[in-house]
Amino acid sequence: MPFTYQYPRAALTVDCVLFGFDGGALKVLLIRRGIEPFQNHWALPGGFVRPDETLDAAALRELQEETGLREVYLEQLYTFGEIDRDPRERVISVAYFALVRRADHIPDAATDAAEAPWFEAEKIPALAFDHAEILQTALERLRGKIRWQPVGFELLPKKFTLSQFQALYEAILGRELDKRNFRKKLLALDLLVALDESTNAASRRPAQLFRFDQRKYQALTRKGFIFDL
Amino acid sequence: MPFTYQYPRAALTVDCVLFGFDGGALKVLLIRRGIEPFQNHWALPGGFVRPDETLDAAALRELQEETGLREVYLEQLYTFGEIDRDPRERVISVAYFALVRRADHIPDAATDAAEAPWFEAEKIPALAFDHAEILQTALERLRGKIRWQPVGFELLPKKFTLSQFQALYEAILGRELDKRNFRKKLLALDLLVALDESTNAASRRPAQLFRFDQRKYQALTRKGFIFDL
DNA sequence: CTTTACAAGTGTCTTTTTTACACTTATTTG
DNA sequence: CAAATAAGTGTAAAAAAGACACTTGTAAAG
Repeated sequence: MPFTYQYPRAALTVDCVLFGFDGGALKVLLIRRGIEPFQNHWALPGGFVRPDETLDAAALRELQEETGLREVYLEQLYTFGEIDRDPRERVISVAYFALVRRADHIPDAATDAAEAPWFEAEKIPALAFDHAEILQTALERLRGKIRWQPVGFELLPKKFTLSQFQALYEAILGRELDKRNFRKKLLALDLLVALDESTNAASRRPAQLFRFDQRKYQALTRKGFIFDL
Repeated sequence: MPFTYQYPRAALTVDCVLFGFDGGALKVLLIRRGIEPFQNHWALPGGFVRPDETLDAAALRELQEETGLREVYLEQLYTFGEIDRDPRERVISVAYFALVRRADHIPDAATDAAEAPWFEAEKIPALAFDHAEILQTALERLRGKIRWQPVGFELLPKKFTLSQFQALYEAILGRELDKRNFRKKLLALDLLVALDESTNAASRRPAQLFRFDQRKYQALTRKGFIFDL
């Protein structure tokens, strides 16, 4: 035990709130804890930050280790530092907010889906530590954020229909939106590119596919443009 | 040295970006560092988190110790965890964002103003560590925040004129606003109370004083109201 | 081949919000 | 009492938001 200090030091962890969307409801990925404390309880994926990695890198690594996911949108959420949030000792947790395109993701055989299942954001079981509070903070961030930043696209397939996009907004905001007004406003932003493809219909009219023009958005952002839906 | 761990542990600090407004420009309080590293450099007030205090409490304590200020608006900003941000060893800093009513504050004799002066937010000297980046983050937060939350009032005297309020917004947003439109929109929120007092004029027409109706705002907030200026 | 079921797609009018814009008023000082 | 200074005030035009219902294209069923 070679590392000694004059004063006690808190341990440092990252925890990730990973959101996904399956076409109908907003989902959150939880893992079942294998060890004490809170063994067998549901919890957010996360773990200790290593001495030689940044916080962002730790969050990314934990997500990969525990869920097999890469290519996620990741941003720092908030740091939770209540004194007794971990029964063992003082642990500071830097929480992260993550979004993933579930449709594009092929589940990793190495990751047991039973140990890392998706829960509806509205139907979350009891969670370990203060993870319920962290999740609540993340939900509020997501609801606020989709209105001012184009993060919704991180939850949809790269090619999507306007109806899918509207369903996503309705699921996150928790209220219905007018189809015509929503489309009008969205298309007026001029940030979607209509593709040459349509969905191959299942007993109904095929829908036009679009992609989000990330390059154009970034160019506009540099000129002070603010996305607003 | 009684505290030993199996792995090295990062030290944990808080740093505060404290904003004030003097009627003309947005200001930031800096301190001159008394010890190495960066001795004599300008830096944000801050220091180590004690084992038995929360992050919020640490930020509040540091502000009081280094600036003599109480009654500040305080919220967590972001956590900075780059590996080499402190040359001594790994230090994680939880940055805070603070607002104070400079006009209401009588400088504390115990705090030497020469060691904790206010700098214009647009004219900041070179700073220790990654404090320039922290300050930049805080400025962006403030600019975004005043539009959706009534935090501007935390920078003005409890009794203020509409012109003072407009000058504050112009200083923070960095652009001029139309007087009539600004007043119309602000008063339409119906969150200001006109007082029975006016400013005692200095060779000009006296101005009506107002206060912000915090109770009313909180009641509206619970019903889903969102402040928007 | 025709009908049915189903989601996709589309336009106008009304209301609300935002923006542009200039003179009068109250007070102190010289 | 004139000058200087910031406070205070309204209207009209433009833009954005909101309400609202029918037609279209496809696959499946009959």
